[in-house]
Amino acid sequence: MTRGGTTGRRERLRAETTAEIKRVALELMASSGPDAITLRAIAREMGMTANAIYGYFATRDDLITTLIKDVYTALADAVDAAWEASSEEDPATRIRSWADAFRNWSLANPQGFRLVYGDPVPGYRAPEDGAAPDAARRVCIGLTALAACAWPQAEHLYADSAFDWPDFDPALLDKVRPAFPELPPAAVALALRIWGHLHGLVSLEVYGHMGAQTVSPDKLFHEELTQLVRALTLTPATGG
Amino acid sequence: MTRGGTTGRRERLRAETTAEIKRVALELMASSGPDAITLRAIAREMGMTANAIYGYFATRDDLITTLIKDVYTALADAVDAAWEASSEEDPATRIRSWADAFRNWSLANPQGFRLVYGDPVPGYRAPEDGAAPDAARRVCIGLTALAACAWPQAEHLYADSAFDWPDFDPALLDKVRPAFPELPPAAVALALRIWGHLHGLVSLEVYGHMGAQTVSPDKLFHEELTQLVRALTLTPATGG
DNA sequence: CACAGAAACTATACGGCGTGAAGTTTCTGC
DNA sequence: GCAGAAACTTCACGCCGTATAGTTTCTGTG
Repeated sequence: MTRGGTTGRRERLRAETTAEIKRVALELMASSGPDAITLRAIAREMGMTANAIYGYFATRDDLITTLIKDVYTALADAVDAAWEASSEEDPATRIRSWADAFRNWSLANPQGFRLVYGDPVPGYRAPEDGAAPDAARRVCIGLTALAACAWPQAEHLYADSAFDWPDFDPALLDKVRPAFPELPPAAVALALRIWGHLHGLVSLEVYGHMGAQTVSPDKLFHEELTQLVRALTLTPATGG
Repeated sequence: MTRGGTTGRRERLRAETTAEIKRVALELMASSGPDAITLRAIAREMGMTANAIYGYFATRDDLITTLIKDVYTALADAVDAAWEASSEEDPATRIRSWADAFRNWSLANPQGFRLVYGDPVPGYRAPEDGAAPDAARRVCIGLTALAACAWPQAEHLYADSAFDWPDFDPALLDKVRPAFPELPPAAVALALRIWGHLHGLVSLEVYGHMGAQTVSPDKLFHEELTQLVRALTLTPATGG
């Protein structure tokens, strides 16, 4: 008979080792950048041989994919939490919360941001459906929620929008439309544009293409959000 | 006596070899991605030994830096040309031209875009003052020119702007203020925000974080520009 | 012309990388 | 106690950047 306790021991050790590999990998990334994630370095840190890791991850890329999944999920948790915590009745503040959470997480985990959104590790190639489809979907839906909550007040700005459903990738719409059945194509376009703005500014900041340029990127991001809610004709949070 | 013709021969051969190294490197990048830029691969392609390249570039990173300089300069040429070719009297069209040139170049040279703005080659570390300070300066000034040409009409939108010169990196201001002495801090902030928008959207497109999401990124980018000139209260190009 | 010296290039080597194959130790369930 | 599985090590291969030393080829001068 296979007693649960006994079988569980191996499994527990295995889970612990798996967790340690990931932890050490993330530490290496945080301290020395994504380049430092090498099987040999991880093994060295753990007092093991590099090949031992193959018992836990089929290839190095599999390990990276798992890391991306973890990190991306943490990001999704952060923005989702900010969204949930904000008042449903104040779209402007809600958008600010989400965007601030996104930026704050990214600045707190710059290496994670690079891992998720950049070319992270030397020769890494993501799997066909993306490294972390679930987390990507969550962020995508969160983003659409921004557009959705602003839409009632902002719709009039896009009366002449020329977007139609065929303009978008069916895979994207499969994610978005079930969650927001009422939303028109123009709102999806708005969501993508907002995504471009936020990702763009944060990316410049994280990659230092701007960090070396602006002393107070905080102010700039805040200004961006102010202009965004103003452009969407939402009640500005500061205005009262 | 050192006759110019004879001395010139070696120099010419040297220049040709240098050019071939760069050409082969760019071909490798275009065909197999930035990862493929290795001294050994270049040498293989040229029927040489990898070490021979050290006669032309001190290190691999020096070669990469030179490539970035070349590619970045080509980008700067493209956007500058679009700017020069557009009418001085129509800010909206001018901004569109610049932005379109930026996007078109980036889509035509996605690997180049990654080389300039992403983590390009595995372990590459850019020199202290950036890989291509000259080209970066040109793009930066071109960008500020966008804000500058929109400023007369857009200034009223930023009357309550809280930006001041100390908010910006002195190095940035050294580039920008001599070229645009009249420009206030709020306009520089606007330029940086526009940069974030454009870079963000193009970056999402180039990296496929959106390529897999939008079937017609063209339309989306166009929409972005329309909203931008509208937000800046410039005469829309289509409106007449 | 010969010849010294510089320039261009090759050969060899080292350490690092991912990873495959084969061997060894340690644990587990009967 | 023992067969077998799981965990891990050893060795090997080919890739990488690059340092050192040696070899070839070109160049200007006598």
